[in-house]
Order: sequence, then C-alpha cells, then structure tokens
Amino acid sequence: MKKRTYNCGLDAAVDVVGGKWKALILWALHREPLRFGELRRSISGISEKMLIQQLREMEVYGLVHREVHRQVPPKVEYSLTEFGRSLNEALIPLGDWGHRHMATIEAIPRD
Amino acid sequence: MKKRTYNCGLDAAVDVVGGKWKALILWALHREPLRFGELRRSISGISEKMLIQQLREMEVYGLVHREVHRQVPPKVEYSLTEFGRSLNEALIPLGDWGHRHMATIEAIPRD
DNA sequence: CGTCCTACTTACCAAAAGGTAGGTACCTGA
DNA sequence: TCAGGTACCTACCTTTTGGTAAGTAGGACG
Repeated sequence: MKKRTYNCGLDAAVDVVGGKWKALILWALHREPLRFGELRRSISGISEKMLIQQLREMEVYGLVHREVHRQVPPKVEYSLTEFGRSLNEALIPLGDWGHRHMATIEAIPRD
Repeated sequence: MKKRTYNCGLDAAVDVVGGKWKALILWALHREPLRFGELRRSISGISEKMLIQQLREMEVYGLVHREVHRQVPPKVEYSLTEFGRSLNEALIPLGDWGHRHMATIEAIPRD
C-alpha cells in the first residue's frame, strides 16, 4: 500500500489484494476459521514469515480477524471479517477465470 | 510468471494479472484500441518503460494484440484479444468492490 | 532434565519489480 | 539544417518482495 488516491476501483482493489499470497489466504479462510499451522499447511509453498506478514497486514486492512485462545500450546484462529468476505466474493469470477483457462496459462512460455 | 502448476484458479489468475499495472492496462483497453502514447496518457503514473514491458508480456500471454501501422510518425495500436476481454470481465466485480469500498481503503493506515 | 508443541520473531540475503535518465530511428515541416 | 513527433531501447539504480535459518516463550510429557 503506497498510494492514497486511486483513479478507479480496480486500482484500489489491486492495491489491497496485491502480492503473491493475500488472495490465496483469503481463499483458504473461505470455508472456516483456521489456526496458524493449519493455514500454513493449506497454502503450499508459503513460508512462516510470509504467512504472518500477510496476516498482519490483512488484519490492519480489516480483512481478517485474529483470535487468541490462551492455552498451552498456543492456539490462534484467523477468520474473515465481513469486509474480507465481500472481497472474497469479488474474487470468485477471477478464480473461475483462472480455473477455466488453467491449461492456457500453464502453456505460456516463461522468461 | 514463475510457476508451472497451480493449486487453484485464483492462484493462476493472480499470476497472470499480477503486478502493479496489468489490470489497469487491461481496463484502459476495455473501450477501444489505443496507441502507445494514448495508453501512457490514460494511465496516470506509469513510465514508458513499465508500459512497454507490461504490454510485451501481455502480448506473450495472449491478452493484447499489437498492430503496427507503417507510417511516419509511427502508429502502433494495442487492442484486447478474446482472452483479454474474458479476463477483463472477470475483473469487473473486483473493480466494483474497490469502487464501493474506496473510502475504507484510502483510510487504511500505511506503514 | 531434556525434548516437543505451537506461534511466532529476528537477522540476513537474493531476486524481482519498478523508476530515472538518457539515446535511437524515421520522416516532417520551418 | 534542425527541432519535433512517435514508439521504442538501454543502462543503472532503488525499493519492494520473498526466502532461509535460526531463536524465543511457556508449559506438557517422559
């Protein structure tokens, strides 16, 4: 997040959901609240550092809610806020598109 | 574009439309084909280098079509392909979301 | 006492993305 | 002859993003 004003809604949305992981995290929390370790395991390839970093940002953005259950071992659950859920819904068509064109996308030459 | 396989469609879509500019360029070409200079002027803040770089990638991805009219001064028109149009449509809900929540997004504290 | 569990935190590094400033080629018109 | 317009290209640098590896706290369990 660098800017303060946007020319169009897409501009603003990309700023919020930008980066490699936020959309995936949002998606992972779609069904049910998950704890840190569950999230890490459900998003293949993400490092602990990235997961926390993104979760913290998304908490500030008001997309996810963080709930600490004081126990040993620690248990922290992450869930979507209403705001997060609304963004998730806006991402569904994009996810569908990616799903429909997966083969085409994978066939794109890299570098 | 770094990966070859994806876990979900959203993953793939984010890989294609990722970065700061591609979604904006797609959006700018929504109405009509534009030439290089028109594009540059219609996307505020973009540098020539970024615009070309992104256009080239999007051409490889099959999202935009580049047509050179041999004249002096040169005229090059960029337009959306069917593939590009389909992606653009998938981005509409996201753009709407950003538009609806613009005030909230702008109010998010930075850094 | 030592090891395991969870959910982090920190330091350090590499790669990717983005920005700036200049230059090129071609023809036009003054 | 020389500035002007279009659509680039190139080198260099900074910022952002992502990754690795290690360490921490506070019990539980053997």
